Amino acid sequence: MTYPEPVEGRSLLEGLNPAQREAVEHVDGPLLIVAGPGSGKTRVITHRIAYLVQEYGVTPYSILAMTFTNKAAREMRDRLNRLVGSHSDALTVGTFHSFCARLLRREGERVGLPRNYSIFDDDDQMSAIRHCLEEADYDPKRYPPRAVLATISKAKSVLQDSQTMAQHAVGDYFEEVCARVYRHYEELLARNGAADFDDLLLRTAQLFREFPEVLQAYQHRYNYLMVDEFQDTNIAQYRISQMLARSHQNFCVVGDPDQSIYSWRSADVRNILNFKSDNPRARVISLGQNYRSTSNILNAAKGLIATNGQRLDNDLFTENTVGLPVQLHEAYTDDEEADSVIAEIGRLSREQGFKLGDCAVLYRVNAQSRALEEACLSQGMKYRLVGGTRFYQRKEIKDLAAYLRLLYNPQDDVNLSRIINVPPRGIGAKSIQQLGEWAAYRESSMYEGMREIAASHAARQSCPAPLATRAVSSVARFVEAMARLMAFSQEVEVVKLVDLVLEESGLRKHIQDSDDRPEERWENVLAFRALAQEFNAETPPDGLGSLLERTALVSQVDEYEEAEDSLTLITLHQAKGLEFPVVFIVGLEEGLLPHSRSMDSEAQLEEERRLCYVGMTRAQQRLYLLRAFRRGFRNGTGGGPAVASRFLREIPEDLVASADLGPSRAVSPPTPGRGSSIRAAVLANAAASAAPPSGPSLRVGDLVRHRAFGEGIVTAYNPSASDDEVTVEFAGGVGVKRLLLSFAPLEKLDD
DNA sequence: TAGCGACTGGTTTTT
DNA sequence: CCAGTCGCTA
Repeated sequence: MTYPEPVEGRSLLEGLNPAQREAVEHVDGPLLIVAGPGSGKTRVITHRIAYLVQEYGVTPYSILAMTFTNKAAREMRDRLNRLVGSHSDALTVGTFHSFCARLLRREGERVGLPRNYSIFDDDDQMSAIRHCLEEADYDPKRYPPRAVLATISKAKSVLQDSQTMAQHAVGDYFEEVCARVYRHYEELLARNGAADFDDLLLRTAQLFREFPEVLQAYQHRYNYLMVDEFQDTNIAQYRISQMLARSHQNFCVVGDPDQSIYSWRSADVRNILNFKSDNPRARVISLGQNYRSTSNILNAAKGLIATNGQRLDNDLFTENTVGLPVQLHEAYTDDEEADSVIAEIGRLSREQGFKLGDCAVLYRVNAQSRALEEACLSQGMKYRLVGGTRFYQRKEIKDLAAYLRLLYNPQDDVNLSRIINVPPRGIGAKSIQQLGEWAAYRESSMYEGMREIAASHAARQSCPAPLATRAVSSVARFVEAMARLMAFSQEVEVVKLVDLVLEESGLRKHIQDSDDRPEERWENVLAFRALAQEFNAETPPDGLGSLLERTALVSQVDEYEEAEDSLTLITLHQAKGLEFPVVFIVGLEEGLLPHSRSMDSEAQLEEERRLCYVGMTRAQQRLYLLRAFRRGFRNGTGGGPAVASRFLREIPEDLVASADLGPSRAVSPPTPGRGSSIRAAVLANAAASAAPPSGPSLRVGDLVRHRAFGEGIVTAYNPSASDDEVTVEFAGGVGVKRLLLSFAPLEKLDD
């Protein structure tokens, strides 16, 4: 086999700094790349892969690259397409979950997973857990399904099965209960021929452990292994990658402990911290130069993260311009905070040449998006909300998908239960319960049981199951329709199947006749149908399988496309890996950032700090930090005065400037106590530490130019002990601003 | 069984 | 404030 002539590998090294180049040129043996924010990480990974292929003749077929999100995978593949050309098709690039899902599709039967296994998403897991709680006779009030599921999931992510979990749980009653529920859950998954998210990893690890020949085959195939965002891997992922790399040791991991923000999802930073000791031959390369942010922004972020105790020191630096100070705005309420942000973005786009697409507002919790959305609406600004209710989580989509999943895997009782009465066909909760119990008793799936009921109904025999006569004929009709569809699912292309399902199930009519925004929901269905189109080419049952895998493993950020020019609203977590010229972080208050649920341990607090750090380092040119004195929690109730986030105090003061963005500066703060003192402190310190400008002494009536606000006229001048304050009326709709003379980039104009 | 209204409880981040 | 659950009635 020959590979394209990259002609000169030089070009792949061109424009790289020494550390980047070293990483690209490292070929054999374990390698840890510690990549700070904006240090050209993706470039290094892609160039390294291209370098392997072009300089060392490594076949792309033997390279496996794992990423954290599908979006990252797609981006990597796009870049590789450009670097390596058409041969990049042979590369394996994907998330851990999708890699494992596909692997299990081929090999899973050895660990008891049928070829057509279902992937259970959150909803499925929750219903399954509820069912298991009932089976095990535990009160869901005492043992909230969410918490139970979370505990089980945690155990799974450290590769524990229910038995191991039970051993570890001794003495902790709640965990003991969870371990018992876990056992039921395992059985349920097996009965349903299903795997949940954690299983994709757990089962793959199990498969590798129990079937060395399978592991060997994959080791043999994948000679070069790369893992991105290594700080976010959990134990299962770590184990899988270590096993894969064991024979050849060509194991390159990339990450940054300071950006580890997923420990709540069982990510374990120790994976990256211990990489060196786990792989003694490992080379460690730090990418220290930041190409993204102004030095003010970078230094502010560095100052914040330096507060963390548990940390490898990294020497992040930049040669970029100094830029403006980080802008701090303190609003009175969350609504005003949102208004200020949106107004400022409008101003930036009108006067500073930024596009809306250059701007992003980052927040800790999704609930904060609401005020921002309202502000956008009232000020007529185009925005894009990342997250919220996911596309695949909408009822109409989930229902349609549930039908398809049942067709693909008739053993799947969970999805059967979901749609058996959607649209209503007279098989209510009671009947479902009875069917479930009867099926369990006969040790068959519900669908199998229903087929028998339908058969005896057709033969005019009495119903073998204890079921209301009224339900029996409904069941028969349902089975009849599903049987037809199942036959089709083996024959027709996916889109055709989707259409048939929509008709035969009555779902189309159900949605279109519904009185809850039928046209919008139908639009969603059509969008799903368009997605299905992508899998039309695959031979019948496979296309369906791929479509379902895609719907199960896709995330919200994946749907995010920088398409039309609009402002991005996004959570801090989701913003990881993105960058924007202008970034606003809102809600810098105790209890929100850091979040109240993460304040009882130092470790959690440090993670919150890293989260803030991640947010700040998304910014290229401008960074705004905002807080409100009062945040309405439940519109009226609660909403006491909010204390400024400790993180604000941890950012070096000389890098921060107070920005007066508010549309309403006439009002005085409702609670002058603690809140405003921080602001006063920031102002005072900023003034004290900034070198007093020899600059212009101004008088009322002088014309001035401000770097950001443009031209204006001085309308008031208040000398004071620490600093002089000027009031300037700016042109172009900017309005009146009060500025500190030592601080504001003001330039006096001669008339 | 379905559909409605009342009530409760609870809220981080997501592959 | 919301969703999701519960209990009642037709």
